[in-house]
Amino acid sequence: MARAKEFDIEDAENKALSLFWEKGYEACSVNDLVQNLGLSRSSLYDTFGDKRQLYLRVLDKYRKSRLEKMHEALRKTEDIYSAFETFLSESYNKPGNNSENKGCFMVNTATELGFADTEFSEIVNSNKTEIENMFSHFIHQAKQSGNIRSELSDITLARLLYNTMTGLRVASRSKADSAASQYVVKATLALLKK
Amino acid sequence: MARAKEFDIEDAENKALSLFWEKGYEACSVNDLVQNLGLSRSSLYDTFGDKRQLYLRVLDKYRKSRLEKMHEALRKTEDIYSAFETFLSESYNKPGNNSENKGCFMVNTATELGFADTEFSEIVNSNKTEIENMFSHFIHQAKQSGNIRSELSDITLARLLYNTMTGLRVASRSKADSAASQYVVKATLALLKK
DNA sequence: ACTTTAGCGGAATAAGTGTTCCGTTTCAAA
DNA sequence: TTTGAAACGGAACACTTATTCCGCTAAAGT
Repeated sequence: MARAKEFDIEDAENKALSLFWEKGYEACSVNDLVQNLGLSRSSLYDTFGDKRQLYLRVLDKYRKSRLEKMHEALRKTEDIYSAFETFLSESYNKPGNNSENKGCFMVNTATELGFADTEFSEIVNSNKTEIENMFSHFIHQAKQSGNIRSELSDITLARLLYNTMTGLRVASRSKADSAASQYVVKATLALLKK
Repeated sequence: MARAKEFDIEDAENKALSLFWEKGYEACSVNDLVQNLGLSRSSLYDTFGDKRQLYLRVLDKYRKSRLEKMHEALRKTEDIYSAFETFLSESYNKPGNNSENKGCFMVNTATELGFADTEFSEIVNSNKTEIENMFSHFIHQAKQSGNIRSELSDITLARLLYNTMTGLRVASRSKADSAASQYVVKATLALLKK
């Protein structure tokens, strides 16, 4: 039919995600994108529509990837306690890991765009309930096999965990002391364990 | 000496705070400010320096006001349990309260500006430790008078509460279901109580 | 080989950005 | 009443913004 693209779409998406994640929506200009994705301005608009559509696209990609990873981890492990330990620990800067922690792209989207733009708030909220329900499901299973405290309902524990993760991700975005976050993780896990 | 200002500085600051809070730093233009603060462009620059300085100024105002309110509430009340109940409840959209909840200006600042700009990350983090230490102090007192659980250290409980509040404030920013947040608050308070 | 389709490079556009500058106006001190 | 200092209104500035458009190029189907 026609000429082949000179760039790899998925590669460009990943670079766009990385850039939006670092800078946020408003602070990331189309120029920034063009210079970093390895494609021309016209190709960007031809392929992705406009800046907003590109953002929505990579946000969805991020959402799916995150969700799938967590689901897999929960499905694979025998005790979900250790899976939650991983999730919580990944939510903040690890001590030895001096690399920049960009926080959570979904949290950043929630605070920047979730207030004025209902399309974004709907994405953020449906993601929230989806993850909470997933957590709840696995907590329910784990309660029966025995090592999860059962005074609190499945969904309440799930929401508690999700909310704790959100808090940690805000902290990591602004380079908070990771030792403090570590204590929060420890205490939250203690709360979870029977 | 000279001509008197035709606008009230504090009034202008409050309006600027409100605007930055709603829109964020990047999405709030100087035009937006001029049109809403009730002063001319030149007066804005004469009085506040530039956009960034104005933002820093109202952020500091917000910080101080928040801190003082919480400190006063903790000082006044006999059982700090109810004070924390108030703090947590104020962190999310109340069911009957259909007004727009703008979230937390400090949280929004953390996620938008705390990653790329160290001046902002320092403000956010010093605010964090200041509040955590304040919480810790009053938790220590309350433990002795008796109605706070004491397996977890003062500072850990303080950090847990702060982190929970942060999570709730992200959720409220994007209009999350307030019922879900309510359960998080209940569970957190139950954790706190002896 | 020619036509068709789509990708590309880059100029062009039109509006918006933060900031400065200047002439005028107000008002208190001299 | 004159002088000096600051506030104001609004034009001006230099630059960036997101988006569009067009002429050229590459490659597959006829």
